[in-house]
Amino acid sequence: MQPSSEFVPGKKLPAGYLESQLASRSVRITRQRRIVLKVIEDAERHLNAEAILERARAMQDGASVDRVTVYRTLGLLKKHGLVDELDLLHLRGEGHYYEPRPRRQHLHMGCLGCGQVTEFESPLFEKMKEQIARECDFDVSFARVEIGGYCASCRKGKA
Amino acid sequence: MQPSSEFVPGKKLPAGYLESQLASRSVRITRQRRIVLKVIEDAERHLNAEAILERARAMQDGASVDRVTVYRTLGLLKKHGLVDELDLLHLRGEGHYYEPRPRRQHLHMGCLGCGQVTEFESPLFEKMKEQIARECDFDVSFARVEIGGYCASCRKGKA
DNA sequence: TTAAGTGCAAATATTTTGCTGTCAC
DNA sequence: GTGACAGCAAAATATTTGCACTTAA
Repeated sequence: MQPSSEFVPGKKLPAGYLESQLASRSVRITRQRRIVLKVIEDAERHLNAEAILERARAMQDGASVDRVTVYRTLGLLKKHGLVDELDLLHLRGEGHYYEPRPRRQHLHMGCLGCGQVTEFESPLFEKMKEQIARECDFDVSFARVEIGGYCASCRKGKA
Repeated sequence: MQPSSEFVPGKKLPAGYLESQLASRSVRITRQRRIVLKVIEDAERHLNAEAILERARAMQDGASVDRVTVYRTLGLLKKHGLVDELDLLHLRGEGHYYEPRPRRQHLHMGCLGCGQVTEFESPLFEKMKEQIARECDFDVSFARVEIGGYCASCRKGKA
């Protein structure tokens, strides 16, 4: 069984989710932030700051968006625990990639051959977190799993 | 049960392990590389490039070590799969932290309160990797787990 | 001997900060 | 109206590259 093709970060999010989350925390919603939030929610793959900036500028609801504003908005979302910052095994460079947090936790598999990142949800992952909480007396807020290896097509290509 | 205090990256490595691994792959061993490898093996906690450089220079077996040489040696080790590059949830900055790879795989827990990083080994983690290999037809080379949350002392401090 | 490695300087990539003018509420 | 925000420029941080000299095998 193949994993579910390419990751679709925002597919289960209600429209305007991030914006309403921020608004409910009395965070001011500016035109620029609205654009950046929408870009992150609508992303069909993990985006880094550069990609978010490009898409925000392409969107152009009338407002321009500066690179610094992207970083500051990402910082805001991180502070409120609304996005996860991922490294995806540095398969695509040294920067960070972002995805909205409130989804069910999942792990990322990065193929060292083709660079494709796919996702997987596992009940064992949940159990593992419970075990850690219990045995280590550690209050788990979030968990990231990044797995490196080779996908089926790359293995076949090599053989 | 508390986790095993601070992580001790090199404690189970035979002395000169990295050097012999590289030598067996016909990689040239220079004075500088020997120093850097020893620093990584002997580390009692995760080190970043800066910390490796400092320790290498403090060691001073007669040879000086340049920052660039540290990065190039780390690149070499990564290429040969002999170290893992970690981000430790960016709890201590944007850079990377390194640990020798050949040890049993484990996960990292970072406390969002005090920043301490501890380790944990879990059979569930091994099972999870097996499940992924089976269900996703993915050949797992390595896996990283980073968990954020609050350790017991920080929770008590807050209460 | 000589291909590979080192150090220095400079470049690149990514992210943060200071400051001034602007806008959401 | 005002405190928070945006944009620009510059700084800070982390890492890589070009090139002449040095060294391990």
